[in-house]
Amino acid sequence: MKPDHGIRILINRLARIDSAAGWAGGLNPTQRAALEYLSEANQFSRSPSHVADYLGTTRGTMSQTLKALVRKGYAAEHRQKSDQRSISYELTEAGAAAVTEPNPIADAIGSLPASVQAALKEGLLQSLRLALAANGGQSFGKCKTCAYHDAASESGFCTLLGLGLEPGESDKICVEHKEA
Amino acid sequence: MKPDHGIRILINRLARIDSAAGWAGGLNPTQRAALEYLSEANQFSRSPSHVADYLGTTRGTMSQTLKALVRKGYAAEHRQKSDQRSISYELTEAGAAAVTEPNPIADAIGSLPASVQAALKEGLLQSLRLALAANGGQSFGKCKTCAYHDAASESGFCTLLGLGLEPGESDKICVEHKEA
DNA sequence: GCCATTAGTATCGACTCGCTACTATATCAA
DNA sequence: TTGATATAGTAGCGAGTCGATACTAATGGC
Repeated sequence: MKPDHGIRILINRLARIDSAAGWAGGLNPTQRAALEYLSEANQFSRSPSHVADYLGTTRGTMSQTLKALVRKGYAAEHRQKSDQRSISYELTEAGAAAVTEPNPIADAIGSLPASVQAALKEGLLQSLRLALAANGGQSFGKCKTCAYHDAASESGFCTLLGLGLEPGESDKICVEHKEA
Repeated sequence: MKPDHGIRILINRLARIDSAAGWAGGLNPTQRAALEYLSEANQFSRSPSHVADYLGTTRGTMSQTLKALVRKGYAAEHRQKSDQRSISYELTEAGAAAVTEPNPIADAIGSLPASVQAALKEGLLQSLRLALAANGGQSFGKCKTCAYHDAASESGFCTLLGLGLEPGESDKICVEHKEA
């Protein structure tokens, strides 16, 4: 039987229309998506490999994209002490400002009834979970919903890495995330 | 206030993951999206301009993309008699086959409960309508839901163009569509 | 017949994309 | 300790999208 591509095509079309609006500030849509991920990810999850996994592209492409962001002043490289091979990118002030800019698609969605928004988000999340499971991908959830998260200490503690979290970091995305 | 980009980012991420799977058969994701549109649009709606409007890109880019599809044997050009400037593209057999191929994201969505799928589709459609209205874009609906559609005759009649429709065409997308 | 409009295209520079090949660091085992 | 192997990041290739601009050709109004 012919598969029903209807919803998939709707998602792609919305993303495409959003892309057309994503060229603001000298950025292109991919660079903007990477920037948005960096703003949501914790310090252990901001390497080229991680961003590539999250966005479904390759290390090579993402390496170039991140270097472009640095060149444009939206991000900065930061070599890790623990593993000299890996690099953690972080947003500059300009980068942090760019991700909060208004956006027509976000506005359109925001003006929908709350119940419709909730149903939409739930449907998208379930689709994403299934798609990632089929791909063998990671969940990329937030620390506070993670099985390794210990909320007892001051600003949270990661029992997997044996490290304390920075303030506010329990609300960030982590590559090691495992649903509690 | 900082806008909530959550749902927008989910949509983009799903589209991005889908894109990675969209390289099958020597096509790239954009070429596939154009092919999918051509398979759903009626004979008056398959020009470079129309596909560009539908997918939110420019005539120049879409012109190149459609020529690539012809070069690869998935589509064919067809000059209109009425207006010698415009071109209508149509799918070849290979093109028609390519749009029915299975797809991991479509499968994931298809395996969700019917109620979740319905809510998802409804939320996406409402978002799309608002986004298009904000952009001044067309609705691109199907003939059978159009104010100009007269279902009395054999296979439908377009009262705007004053033309009879081909069999099955009332289920196709039209640029001139106006919600009844 | 003139002129503004429209449809399609060619070309430019920047960039993504998958891919392959390479370097440097890290890890593990004999 | 010394390989052997895996991992992180990158450079470079060819194809092609993308916005932008500048063109040609056909159309339609006046």
